Amino acid sequence: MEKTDETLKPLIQNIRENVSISDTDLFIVLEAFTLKALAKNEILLFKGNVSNHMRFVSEGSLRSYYIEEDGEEHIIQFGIRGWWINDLYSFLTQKPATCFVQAIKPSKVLLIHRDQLNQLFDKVPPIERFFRIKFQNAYVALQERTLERMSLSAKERYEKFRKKYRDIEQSVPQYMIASYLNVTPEFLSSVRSDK
Amino acid sequence: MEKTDETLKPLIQNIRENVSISDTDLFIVLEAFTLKALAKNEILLFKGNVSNHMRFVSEGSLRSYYIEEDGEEHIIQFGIRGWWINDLYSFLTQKPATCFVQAIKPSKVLLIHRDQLNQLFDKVPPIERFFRIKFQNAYVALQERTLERMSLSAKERYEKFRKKYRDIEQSVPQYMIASYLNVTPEFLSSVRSDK
DNA sequence: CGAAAATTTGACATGACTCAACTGGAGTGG
DNA sequence: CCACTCCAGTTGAGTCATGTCAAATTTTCG
Repeated sequence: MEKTDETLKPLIQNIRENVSISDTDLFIVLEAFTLKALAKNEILLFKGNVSNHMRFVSEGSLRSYYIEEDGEEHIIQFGIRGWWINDLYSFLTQKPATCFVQAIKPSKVLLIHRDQLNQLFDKVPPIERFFRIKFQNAYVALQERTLERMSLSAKERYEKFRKKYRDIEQSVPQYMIASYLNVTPEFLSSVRSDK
Repeated sequence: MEKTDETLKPLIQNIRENVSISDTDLFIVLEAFTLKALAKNEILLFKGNVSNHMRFVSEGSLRSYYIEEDGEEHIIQFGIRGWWINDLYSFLTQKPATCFVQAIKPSKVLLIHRDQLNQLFDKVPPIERFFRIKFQNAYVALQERTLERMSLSAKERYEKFRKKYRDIEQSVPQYMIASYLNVTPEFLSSVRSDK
């Protein structure tokens, strides 16, 4: 599928929010991305494969999740318009992914291959900076979530989630939010009812 | 306090385990570190201050911990001989630390300032590589811990901890392990007894 | 409209917490 | 070197948050 101004817009915004970059450099950057359309439930990265791309959600919604031996799924991260989603561990270390990345709805994703990205780092310095910031943010978000899980009750976690991710709440089914918050769908439901 | 061969040894080993580096380069690197001796309970980084150093434990044991509004402490990480310990978030972003770093016993720590480190990155390329690996490992360890907390019971977490960190288990009091595992000291005690 | 999936509801079970009392070592000072 | 204190660790009773399972209800969507 061909990239359009519409699909590139959220990425441009995402970059310009974080670093300043000339129009010519930006153009070079955008050229390196390819657009991929995903059907609902399509899997973009399988556990066991190496993640070779950075992935930006231009439209739709995705999730990354981990499956235990007993078959239970735990959602690690959601990605909606304007978010990056990946198994960052696998991308950074080039080791097999520990989790899946999957479309929850029909979606459009912009991809860039590791090799292309490394070339960009040389050609366009602001981009190296941009991704360094992104990796830092991923680390910080993970730490924040770990601390929240340690200190907050299910109800508090849910309320925090609602405030923080209003737009995600509207884009994914409730049982997935339960999985993200690490509670059962039944319990989340009861938490919601006795406000 | 002056650096000695003895105090530098664990650091040298830690570096050489991860990257190959010439003796001359290694010498330059070691020169950039300073040694600090810590009394029991001495605090190395306060919440609210920016973390300006990377810290390597050459001897003793330390912890980093987070304090909630209600005063409860949560241990984020232990550091014993051969480990790095920091509020990495603060070091990377140069924003105020969200947690404390404190000596649990009398300890010796090797420090390097961010500015020195940046200079090293230019002078000694393997060192840039070394720290990139360290940052990646920190991310991976954090993710692993997050997943464990999602999927394992207190008992399973404890047993995993024992296997993985035999040497830490011997260096820190049990109630701190409870805090790290996110259970009460009483509960950890009962978990231990009914093997 | 009808079937499948998502959500809600309720009864019951359990892992983990709280609080209070007790035990046992490791200093410390007389 | 004893007596005292203090802190870590243990034990037990009672409670609460959250899970499990099964059934009823609502929503989604072909």
